[in-house]
Amino acid sequence: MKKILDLITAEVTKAFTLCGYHEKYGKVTLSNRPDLCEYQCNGAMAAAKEYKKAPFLIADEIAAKLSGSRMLSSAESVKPGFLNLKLDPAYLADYLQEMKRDPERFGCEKAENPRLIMLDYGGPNVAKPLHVGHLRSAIIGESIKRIGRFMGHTMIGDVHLGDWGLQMGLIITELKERKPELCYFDAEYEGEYPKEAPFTISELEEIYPTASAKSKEDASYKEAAMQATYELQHGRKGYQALLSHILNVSVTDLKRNYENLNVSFDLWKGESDAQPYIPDMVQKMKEDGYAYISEGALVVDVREETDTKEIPPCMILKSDGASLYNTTDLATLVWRMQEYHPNEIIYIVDKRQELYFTQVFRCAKKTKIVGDDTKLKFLGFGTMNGKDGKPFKTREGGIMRLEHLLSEINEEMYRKIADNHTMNESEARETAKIVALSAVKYGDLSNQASKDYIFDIDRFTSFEGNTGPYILYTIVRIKSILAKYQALGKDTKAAKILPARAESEKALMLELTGFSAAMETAFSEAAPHKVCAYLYGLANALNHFYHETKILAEEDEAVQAGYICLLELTKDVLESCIDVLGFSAPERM
RNA sequence: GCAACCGUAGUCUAACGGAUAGAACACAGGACUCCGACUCCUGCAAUGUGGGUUCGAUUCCCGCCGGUUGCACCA
Repeated sequence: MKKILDLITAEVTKAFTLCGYHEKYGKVTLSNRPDLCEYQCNGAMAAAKEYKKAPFLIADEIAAKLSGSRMLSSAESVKPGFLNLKLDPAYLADYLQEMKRDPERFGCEKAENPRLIMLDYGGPNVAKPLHVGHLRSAIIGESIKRIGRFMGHTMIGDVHLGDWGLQMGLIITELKERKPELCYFDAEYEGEYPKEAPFTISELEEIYPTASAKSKEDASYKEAAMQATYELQHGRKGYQALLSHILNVSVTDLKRNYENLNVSFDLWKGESDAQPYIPDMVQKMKEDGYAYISEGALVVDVREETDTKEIPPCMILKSDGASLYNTTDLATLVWRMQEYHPNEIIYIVDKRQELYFTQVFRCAKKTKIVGDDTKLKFLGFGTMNGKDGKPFKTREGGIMRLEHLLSEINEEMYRKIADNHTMNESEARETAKIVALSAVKYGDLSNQASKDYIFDIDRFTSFEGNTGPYILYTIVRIKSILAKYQALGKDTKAAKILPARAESEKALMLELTGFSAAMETAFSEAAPHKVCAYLYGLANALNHFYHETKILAEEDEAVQAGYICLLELTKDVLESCIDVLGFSAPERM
């Protein structure tokens, strides 16, 4: 089903061509003066130049040509040359009825050319608890994944675990200090390794920071960790067995945490999965003449003539021959291309890594790891700051664990819900969890991803203003009315949406027509905040309408059924929007 | 030092080069015999600064001021 703006644009364009002007001037946009009109066309002003004619004369002609339109109830030419348009209420009602016939997509068409898009979440490290720094990539990535799927694309999310490098050596070293008798440390050991991991997740979470601290103070400890890392990476069996234990324990815990966020990944690949691809990749880079030795390290030049700053070469191997982050990311691209050959890969990572990814992308393109038909996109997000405007910390100044943050918000939400309503304990807990998630996610996603933002629990959990809970409240309120209507023994099977009589009703209807456009731009700009903006506008329009209209008390059955149809559509659209944002609404709250 | 990003009401945030810069919170008023008033309405209040391009600039270009971040063997 065509978007309303396209339909109106077609109508206005027709008028332009009939009057002898170029079709490019017929573009219609949403009005930025809602007090004057619903839609506007500024083409007459642009055309004035080409046709050497006063803009208002052109606008007058077009307005006259549009006067008989079934689609528009009014088209008037104003001052310098604006064309102000209003949609015909009957046409609008028909359009909405059409949307309602499609309760999954509301007429939003899927992409003509579906693409295969992979998402890289820049991965959490295994053996380290998730902290607030991981929140944004998870939330934003999940939403972009959902928006993409809604638009008909194939989206594959890869968590891209940090499971390689010195941190693993540190853990092994510390474990060896504590339990030297374990068979994993016996180089001569030939038997099977135990299936059960020799540690629990909470031990693991404690081991890493301990080891990390020790290595900073004790040079020989660090030496041992580096040695262990080297041996692990060069095939020492006992260490590899330990690695898989660490992975298992860690991933289980990570999955549980991500589930609480309603975030999931299709692939649980890690840096270690890329390692087998490194030797051939490096070999090929050398053979093809891209890689050379500079200051002892193997690098690939990635400068371009248009650069305004110095872009350092992309380092492939350190001077000691070891691989590093770049190597792993490039090798990851090798297997992604081999196995999936995606049209696009989007990296959802901290924006501070922009320069780094510029290097990697250029290197991947230059060395033909990634061909011209695959787009590499860097989607950098800003820092989540506390109320003081500085990076979010616990009250003690430490790094806030994600779990703690969530439970703090759950508590806050529970308090609010339990205060106001007579719900039993378990329902209140369950509801609090749902609403709390909306608070966190909406609070994050309503900002442009690339900007830093202030994480303010009080504001995000408020039921007033531009917040998740406000959106949910609106949905719950509609549900309540619909339930009451049904309880009266009525239904809307034979009913349809009627032309609006009141301003607030028409405003709501117009808002509803914007659904497809909102989804499309949110996808093309990878901007979930556009969905939030649409959602908030729609919720506001609904509340305004609701406030002025008595629905259950309406005596005219057909009119009442029409209202109910409109509410049903609004509720479905609202719920589709929060679904792509990655949260849901409770039955009551 | 070089470079990138950012700078919008007291706070937080939006705006393909278009009309009177749009919301939210806070603040000051107002609206419930009514479907959930956790709602709705009214008001106050902003583009860091100086130039340029344009019929028209928050938006594009240049200078300055302020903030954040990044500049090869960490990830």
